[in-house]
Amino acid sequence: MTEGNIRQIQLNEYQRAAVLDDSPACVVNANVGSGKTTVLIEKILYLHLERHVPLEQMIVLTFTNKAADEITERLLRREPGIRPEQVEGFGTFHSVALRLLKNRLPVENAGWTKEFTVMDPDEETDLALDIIAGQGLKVKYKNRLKKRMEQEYQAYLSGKTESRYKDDLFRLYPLLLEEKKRQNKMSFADLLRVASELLSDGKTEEEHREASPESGKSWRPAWIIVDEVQDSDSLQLEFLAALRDFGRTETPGKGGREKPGGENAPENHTFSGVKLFAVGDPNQVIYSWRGTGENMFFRLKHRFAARELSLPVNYRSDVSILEAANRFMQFGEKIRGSRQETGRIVVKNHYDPFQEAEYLADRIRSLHEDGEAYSGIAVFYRLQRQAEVLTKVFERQGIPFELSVKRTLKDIPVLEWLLKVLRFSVNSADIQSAVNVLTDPRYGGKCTKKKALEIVRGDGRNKGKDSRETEKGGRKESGPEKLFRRMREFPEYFAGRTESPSAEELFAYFGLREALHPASEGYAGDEHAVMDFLKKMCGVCSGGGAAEAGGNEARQTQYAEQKDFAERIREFVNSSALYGMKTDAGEKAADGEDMLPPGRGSDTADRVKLMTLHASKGLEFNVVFMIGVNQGLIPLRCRSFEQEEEERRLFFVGITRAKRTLELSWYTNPGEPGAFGEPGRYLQMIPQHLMEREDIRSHEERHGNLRRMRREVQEQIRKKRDGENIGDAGAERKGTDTGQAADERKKVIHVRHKKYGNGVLISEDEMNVEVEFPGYGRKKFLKAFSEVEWI
DNA sequence: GAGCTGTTCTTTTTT
DNA sequence: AGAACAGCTC
Repeated sequence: MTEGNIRQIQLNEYQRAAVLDDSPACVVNANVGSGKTTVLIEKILYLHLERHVPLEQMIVLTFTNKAADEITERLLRREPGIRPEQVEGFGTFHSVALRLLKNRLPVENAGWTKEFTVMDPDEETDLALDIIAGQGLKVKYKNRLKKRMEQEYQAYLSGKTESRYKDDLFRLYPLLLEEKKRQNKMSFADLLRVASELLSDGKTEEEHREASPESGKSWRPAWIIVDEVQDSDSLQLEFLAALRDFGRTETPGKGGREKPGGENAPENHTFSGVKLFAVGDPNQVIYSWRGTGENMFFRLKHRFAARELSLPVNYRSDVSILEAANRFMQFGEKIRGSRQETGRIVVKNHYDPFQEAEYLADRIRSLHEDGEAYSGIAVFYRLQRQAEVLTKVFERQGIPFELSVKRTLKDIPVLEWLLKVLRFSVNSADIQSAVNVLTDPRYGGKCTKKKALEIVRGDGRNKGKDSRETEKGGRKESGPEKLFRRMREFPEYFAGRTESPSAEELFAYFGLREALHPASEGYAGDEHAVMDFLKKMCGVCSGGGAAEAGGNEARQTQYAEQKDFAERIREFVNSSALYGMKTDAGEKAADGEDMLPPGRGSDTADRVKLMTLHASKGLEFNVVFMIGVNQGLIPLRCRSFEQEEEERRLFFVGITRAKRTLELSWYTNPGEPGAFGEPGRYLQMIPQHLMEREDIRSHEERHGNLRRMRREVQEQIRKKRDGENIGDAGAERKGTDTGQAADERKKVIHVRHKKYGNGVLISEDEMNVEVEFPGYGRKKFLKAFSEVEWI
């Protein structure tokens, strides 16, 4: 039976070993394209169907929402009968931690109440700035505070006493924490940290249940399953450890807990602990600059004394691509291929990004004419800004493309403001949001900070009583005061209502017409965006049949329980902080039409994908163009050995996205600061026999139009430059030229610079070039940055 | 707070 | 290299 099931889905021997493994802890070192997610899904199904481990007793953790969605989707495809409440333990680290804190853990013991909300990182940064100002702390690089707070948090937690900049940052952390407790909200990091702390506070599950009676039935996991472990950080590792060890303080001889589900009791009762199964690829660590220290894959293996298995067989790419990729592997066995086809690896040299974009447009068009779908083609680059030339040229040439940049609620100011209105409405301790709502320069009361604080504090003094009286007689209530009162009374006003009010009712309740300033220029658009948002929100938060609003049914049905409206809004606000409300609608969507979780359709559109190398992780394409493989760009100029290693893994990730065709290119004239006009070192690391090299000369001879194009571009540049320095150039150039020729009669090297025009090379070493320009004199350039071009 | 000198970073991005 | 900031002086 077991064998039969496994064969049915055609696992190879390695995959099967991973699925069947029953060690207390196991890490699977999964090569690129080796069916990592398939193994994960089959493992879950195997445990569920064959070993009778209830899904409710599995915690399945991913790093991103995208991965979480993929797992639930694939699981549902295999087993359509699975109900959302069975997969409550499935999700990102943060969303699972949030669920535990809300439903299972005595969060009161840590200083919050069950009604806490989740902060987004910008909100936390703003709060930190308030505290710095209020307490007179000395903190450096305030404009980079968000980055600093995240990067140095690990160091702070690990007990270091002072920040690397020797400022008050480490004094800020505890003050910030106190303020967050006061305002009853948690940052992303808090979710993991507090959950871990509460899980390992030495109390048993029963004691937790007593402290928090609503926690309901037993939820202690039998299995913890983790995807992409290599991407996790120290906090996540601690969370895993805390989850696994939770409740271990129970006396072993106690005869075990009652097993929910009687005959469905797991077979593994001989082993008292929780089992851990994690998959990942140490060769694909590309986010360590975010503060992940050592390679987490091995740290996890060591920490849990895990058995290591591997998945060496790649099912994605043709042999030549894999042979090249093997040169960039840093850990583990070589990738083994599964196909016979020899794909193409082409290396091209282009004059500059513009010329290349023109070439790519032509090339992509002809690929499409030969039957390749646009969606099977991708262009990868190192820096976001490199996409600009591509989008311009592709637009003009009519190549359908999709730029992978995520839009969030924050891109629409009125919705960002509205979310703060909701935040305070469902969490009356959240003073920060209330003040922000009242002081926004565009919406609401447009109060000064002082005035806003008065309103917010004033309310605290005369709780309830006063405000209601003002409504009837006495002093007339001001706009901001009314808005504030409406927010504060929100939970009370909607108390006991389980059905969602209509968007119109909410709009009227908050007095949004007035708050959005109907006389303002953008009012119509703002109102539209707000109504659209409220409609979608009410749809998600309504009592029954919640799953309409598109995307993420499993996530949304959690609102279907009997909870009152305010509580559902709180959940909505929290999940929007964690899950984001991205639109993946690329170019347009300014009208808010595409707000809220991705609708179907845009994924399936036949368009070429343009993205950074980082964004390409986890994806695959028939044809991959990796552009700008220049020294100093790919790899990017590195300061440390670790950084260099990571650039190499990034290149590895990029080339292994290609199934059949991989084309790498470098520019003679990269036009990016820091990039040299020479091929990136990685091109030399690929075995020569795998590559078809085409340099610019042979290429241009075959395509006269590109040659013409290039000449046109150069012409444009020259004209522009000549227009800038009329007069002096001509007369002086001659004199300097002859003088120079006398000094170095053997060879005069002419160069050209964007700003200074033509000049003569004086000297050159590894790092610098010195050039004499007529009319400007001698200039020195660092090779890494100069835009000097040899002519 | 203008003006100086010295220092640090420049990129990638998820929750 | 050049931007952006920190910290100093007057």
